[in-house]
Amino acid sequence: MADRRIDPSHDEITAPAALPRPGGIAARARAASAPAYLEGLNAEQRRAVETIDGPVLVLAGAGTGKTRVLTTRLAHILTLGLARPGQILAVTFTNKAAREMRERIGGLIGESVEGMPWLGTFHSICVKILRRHAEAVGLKRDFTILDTDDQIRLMKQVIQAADLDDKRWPARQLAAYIDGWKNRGLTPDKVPSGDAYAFAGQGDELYKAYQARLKTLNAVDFGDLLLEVIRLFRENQDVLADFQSRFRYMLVDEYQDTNVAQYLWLRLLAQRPEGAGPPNICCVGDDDQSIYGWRGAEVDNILRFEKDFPGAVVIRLEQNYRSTSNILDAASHLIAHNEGRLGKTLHTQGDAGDKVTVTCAWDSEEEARLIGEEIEQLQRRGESLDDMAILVRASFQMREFEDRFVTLGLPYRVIGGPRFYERAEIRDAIAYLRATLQPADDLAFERIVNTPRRGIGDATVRTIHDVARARGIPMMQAALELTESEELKPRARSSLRALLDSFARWRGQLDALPQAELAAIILEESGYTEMWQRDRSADAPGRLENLKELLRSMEEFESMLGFLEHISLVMDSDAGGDEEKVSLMTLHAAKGLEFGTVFLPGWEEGLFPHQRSLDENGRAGLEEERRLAYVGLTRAKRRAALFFATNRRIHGLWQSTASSRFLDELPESNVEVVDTGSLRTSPSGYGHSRFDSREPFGSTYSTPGWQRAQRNKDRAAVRNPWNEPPLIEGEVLARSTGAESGYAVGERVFHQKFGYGRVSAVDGNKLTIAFEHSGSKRVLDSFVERH
DNA sequence: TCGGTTGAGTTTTTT
DNA sequence: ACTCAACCGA
Repeated sequence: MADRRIDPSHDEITAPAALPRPGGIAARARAASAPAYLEGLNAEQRRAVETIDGPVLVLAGAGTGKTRVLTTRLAHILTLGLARPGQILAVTFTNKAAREMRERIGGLIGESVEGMPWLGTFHSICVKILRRHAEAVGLKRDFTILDTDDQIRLMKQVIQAADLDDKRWPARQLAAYIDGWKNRGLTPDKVPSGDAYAFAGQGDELYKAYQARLKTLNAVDFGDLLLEVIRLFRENQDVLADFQSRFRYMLVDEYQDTNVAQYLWLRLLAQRPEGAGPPNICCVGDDDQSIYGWRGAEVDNILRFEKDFPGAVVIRLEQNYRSTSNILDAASHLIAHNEGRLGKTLHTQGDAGDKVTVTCAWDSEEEARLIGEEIEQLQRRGESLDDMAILVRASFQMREFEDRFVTLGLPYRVIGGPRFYERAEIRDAIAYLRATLQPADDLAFERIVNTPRRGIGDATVRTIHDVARARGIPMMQAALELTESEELKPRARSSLRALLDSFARWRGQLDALPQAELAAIILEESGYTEMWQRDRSADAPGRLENLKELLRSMEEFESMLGFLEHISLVMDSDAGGDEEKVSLMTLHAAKGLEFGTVFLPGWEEGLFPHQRSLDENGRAGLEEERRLAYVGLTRAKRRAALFFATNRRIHGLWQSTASSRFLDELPESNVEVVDTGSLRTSPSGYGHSRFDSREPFGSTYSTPGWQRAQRNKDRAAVRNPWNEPPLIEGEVLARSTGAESGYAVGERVFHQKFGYGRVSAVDGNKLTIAFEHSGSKRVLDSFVERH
């Protein structure tokens, strides 16, 4: 990869006014008076900030000050007056990142520049564009955005309408397919035939039907936000041209996480007419931290950047400011096992620090105990709990730690997990608001029509539904007409009548009352609040609390509509107390964070790397797991402690496990295998039993996992073939990918576990098979036979 | 309308 | 093994 060095005259081109030649007194004067925000940047960072013309790819390794560079770059463009805030497109992946960037830019250039309107997530920017041009893609301006839950309910209806058994063909699965297609930018007519065949042989038909339903509901799902804007751009050159010229500078964060649809979206915006010069697009990312392939991210986008944007300048940020060299070297050595990297060599000027530790535990319980003890020890030494984190591969691992911490009385916080707006009570409340504001919102209406119970059962709902479908009117209107006929039972009829009256009344108050006040009235009068007040279950008080929080956060918005808009895209719960706590989260959730001490439990084959990742994606899956390991290690500033257990309960069964191959891939000079004996003598008093009782049979060090770890200390040791870790299925897959299977699409096959089915797609030796009784699955060809 | 039973799924998760 | 959702019977 050839870095194109910066042209020395570059500064002059981009600076607002012509400046004297570099090297002279004036240049020195200019350097001295360089804006304060440039101070303290290293050479590469500064280059990344100042190279503002043309395509730039910034490869920002872990801990190299990426966010700082990004925000400084934006501040720089604004300060030089090269663009007004409204002419800069800055895309992030999460709302959190967008918020952070906004705050930091504000901090750099003062409050003088008002917020940038086009700084946000792909999705929020798309909403903004779509609201302006909704009609052009067949939507009304006030279209609703469905979340995953709505999507699945809608798909269920579509599946049922197609006369399919929604048991055998679960809506969730269809949702996954459609999501995948949308991630790849595929509209129903573009779905490849193999894929289309996948879901009961009518994947594309159902996709089409689903899209049609969305249009009649005046709704879009998350994927559509991107796709509809792409369609808008493609079909309306003038609209596209307008945005192309508007965005003089484009900036994309976490470029390694973009999917095909997002890529297409960017490509459209970055297109420049013949002879107009290259676009000023800057993509920032780290191919080594691409960990979202499973949800459609294409690392390829970043690997291909220079091809997509000829003449691109590639800048590598390799100076790490976060970790000690032991941690950094361990991580670098590990990630070097991946192929197809752009390649970076991180270095640090910091101390060597402690070595990365590897500890073997007998089982997951002991693992949690050891980590708990170590945390307490650090705490006694005066380290803050806020500066410690446990990063797990899968969320089920968290429970063991939570149990342990509760026992110890150790305060902890779980990061991630279900979001605020995903909770049932919040979604119900929002459904009430949506139904009030948008009478045509069938999904919202259906959700709360019988919540709380008001005697409008399934039968009634189905009647309403049928009438609405038959006449092509919204359900609420259908319901209204039904209450005026004799079709419904008196009881259902009267309570439906009452509900509709209420909605009409609330709607009448929309302009008269502040939204939060009206919302409170709606929740009160509908009996929703009362429902939870009467609920005697343990979580009812919490739910009421959440509802209050919802009302509180509503006050900050101009209107109810504005609030609904916000909540469908944003709304994350940042409920953090001020007490010091240990953080507990998945490795995925940890990206972008850093901690003094990081505990990484569960480094075992099958768990990490995860079996399913290997099974489904072979070598690519393994590499993504390895990147995940890399992300985990590089979160640590001073200490990284790895653990593996020789026994773990998986789906209820105790299994003995082999230590992760990733442990073998660490450089021995930076790793220390910990003698658990020293930890055992700590006066904890808890849960020694299992460990101690095993003592007479020999120490922990006789376990296979431990011995394996020991052998790693001496890499010269010859491994007996029978001592190799058990061959993992995915490994075979990884090795043999590329070998064509002898099967063809459409062939009928038999599988031991899933029965009969038809091959719907062939990918090397991986087959996608639509089974007659178990839906569609991906399996290895060796597991099926022709029939 | 509730509650017990049955069955399916059990990696990662944003928007 | 365990959880959670959907379903069926009282």
